[in-house]
Amino acid sequence: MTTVLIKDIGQHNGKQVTLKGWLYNRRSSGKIQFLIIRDGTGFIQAVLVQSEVSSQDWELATGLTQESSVEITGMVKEDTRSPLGYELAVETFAVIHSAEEYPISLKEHGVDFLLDHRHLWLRTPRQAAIMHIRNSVIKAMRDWLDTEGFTLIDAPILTPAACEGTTTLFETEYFGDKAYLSQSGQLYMEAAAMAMGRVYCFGPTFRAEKSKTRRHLIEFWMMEPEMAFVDHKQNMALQESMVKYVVKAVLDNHLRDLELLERDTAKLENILAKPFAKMTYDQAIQYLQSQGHEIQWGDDFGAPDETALANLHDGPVFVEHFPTAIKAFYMKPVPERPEVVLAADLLAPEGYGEIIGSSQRIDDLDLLLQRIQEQKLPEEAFAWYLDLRRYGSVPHSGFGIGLERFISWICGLSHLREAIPFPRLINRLYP
RNA sequence: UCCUCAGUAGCUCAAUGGUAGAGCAACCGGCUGUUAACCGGUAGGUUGCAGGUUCAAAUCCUGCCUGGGGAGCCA
Repeated sequence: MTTVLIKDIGQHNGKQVTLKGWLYNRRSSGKIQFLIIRDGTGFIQAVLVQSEVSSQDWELATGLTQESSVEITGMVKEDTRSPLGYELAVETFAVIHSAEEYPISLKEHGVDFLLDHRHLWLRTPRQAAIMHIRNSVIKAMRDWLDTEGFTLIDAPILTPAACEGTTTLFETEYFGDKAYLSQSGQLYMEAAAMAMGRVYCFGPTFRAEKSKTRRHLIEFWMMEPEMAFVDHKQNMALQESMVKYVVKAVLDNHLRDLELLERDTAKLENILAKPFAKMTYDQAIQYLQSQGHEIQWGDDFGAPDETALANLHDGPVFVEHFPTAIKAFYMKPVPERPEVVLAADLLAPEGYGEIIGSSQRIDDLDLLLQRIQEQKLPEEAFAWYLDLRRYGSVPHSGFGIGLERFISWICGLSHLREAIPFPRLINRLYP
């Protein structure tokens, strides 16, 4: 007798196996009972026929509560009536723990209730599908980076000062000093790129903004590659390659999960076939003005602007050459046009917003110093960063990809909170 | 911080000034192929909180609290 996983059940057709899992649902029809069992790898229907099990087991099953943990032994049978293709004909079973009345029924629930019960919500098929895809997205990104010669360099989470001096940071006490939770590992990656050539970090980032939209989390995961001797154009090409690699990996391995999420996979297939669209900030402003948007050259895009630009295309679109004034201090100006920078945002289609922010970095010491002074950033805090321009400075570029926005787009989610196991939102630090 | 919508049974929702109800979950019973099974029954309420108007308030008014959606900011 072997304990097997539901995802591998097809390999055991016609054989006796043991499953360990939880009761997702129970239906009965007098002398036959159907137990839907989940084990974290899948869901299977176990069939109990009264005349074929002991009366003791039959009674146990009759009183089984939702989410009780069980160990079931039976015969694997192919069955076309099952969505999985297989069922388990139960022979014996044991209750490991009889669950108390379970709060999450199989009917609809509101967002507030589900978020309060996130620790239990994760057990549902939809959330399990998203978490499996999240795992594959991370794995695919790292696989791609490995084959492209990147080295993982972990950036610190406690930092002495603002990385970019823009967003609101979480402040904490650090042995009498102040420290801040990281909003980006980029500056550290620039140091690492000068050491290892191609590097990336992957970890949580924190923004204390009082954002209250479906596109924002207080704590989210960001992957930030940084490459020495790579310019703005090569940077964009690498981003496109990575995004396509990851989307293809999910399509190859998660069709059933995407189907469960009711994702239109044709829209994902479609982006693999052709190059991503590109437009300049100038063109974007011109287009938005022609559509009646209240926006001037020099303004940053609002959410409705981004959506309008994304809707111009059926795939992701790069918007490049943003005004220097609205972008971070370290971005390199376009040589013949210093009022714009060698930066690009990648906007996901279908209104999912910016999933990548990228730029070529300033490699000239004097210009970088000037920018730090212009933006009134604390020069001392950036002394080590300026050092990178003193000892063998080279052209270099990098990008940051927001994991949850990427996942939300791939899965077709309506809110980022479903893309992370335990979302931190404004007013929500539990569970 | 601003705009907007909402808060009624464990959950999802009805009840628009006149006796607080349904479905699901729970509990009891029925059914040998159910797919959020179905059928019958039982139990379950300080209508977010405080005040006001009224013969009468879940319902109208004021304030507060909590949450949803959006804006700004960003990935």
